[in-house]
Amino acid sequence: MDRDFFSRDTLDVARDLIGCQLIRYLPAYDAPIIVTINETEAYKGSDDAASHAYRGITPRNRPMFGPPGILYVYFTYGMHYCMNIVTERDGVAGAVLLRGAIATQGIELIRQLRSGKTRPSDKQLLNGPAKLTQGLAIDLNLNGYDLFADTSQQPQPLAITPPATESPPSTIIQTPRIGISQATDLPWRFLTVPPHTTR
DNA sequence: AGGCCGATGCTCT
DNA sequence: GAGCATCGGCCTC
Repeated sequence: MDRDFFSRDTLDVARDLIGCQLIRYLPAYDAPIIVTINETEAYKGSDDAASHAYRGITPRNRPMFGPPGILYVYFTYGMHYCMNIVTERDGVAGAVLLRGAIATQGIELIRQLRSGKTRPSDKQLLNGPAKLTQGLAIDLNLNGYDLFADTSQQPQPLAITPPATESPPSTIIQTPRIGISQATDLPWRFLTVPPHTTR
């Protein structure tokens, strides 16, 4: 995976990110956290009323106008972080919000970082954008981080890889985006179909 | 299973 | 000053 992957239409990137893996290295721990993305949303620019970039560049949304492959992390509701990967090309706004994932490796550490009172199921552990950043210990320190700047320097704080070849390709469905009040008709949310809903 | 609500502080008008 | 790309707890069905 390279910068060209993200230098495409935001909708295509959002769809193709499903199944990709995030690798998170934390200095205090030997083993990395690895999660598999299963839910994303596309956000564009002046043509997307739900996007932070809709009304042009501001101090907060500046990364969305930057080069593809960098992170756009923002703080919201006074307590949560959400992470995006920037798309399109330098100067054109676009980003994919990472909304959910399944723990693939390091689930003990993820549970520690989530540190809730309750013990969510594996499915509920990272099924939300703020849960994902909490489980991966991602905050504003990684805002603007370039996934492809120094790939020779290992380990990187955060890296992304294509879907594991042994994992069967899953069916991807498209729905309206969640938690927004503008452009609610656009089906720009992508997620994997649950195995099967049993009774 | 689903709806409501409070927490909590930044961002932009 | 209003509104948030949210979450978890508590309530009712």
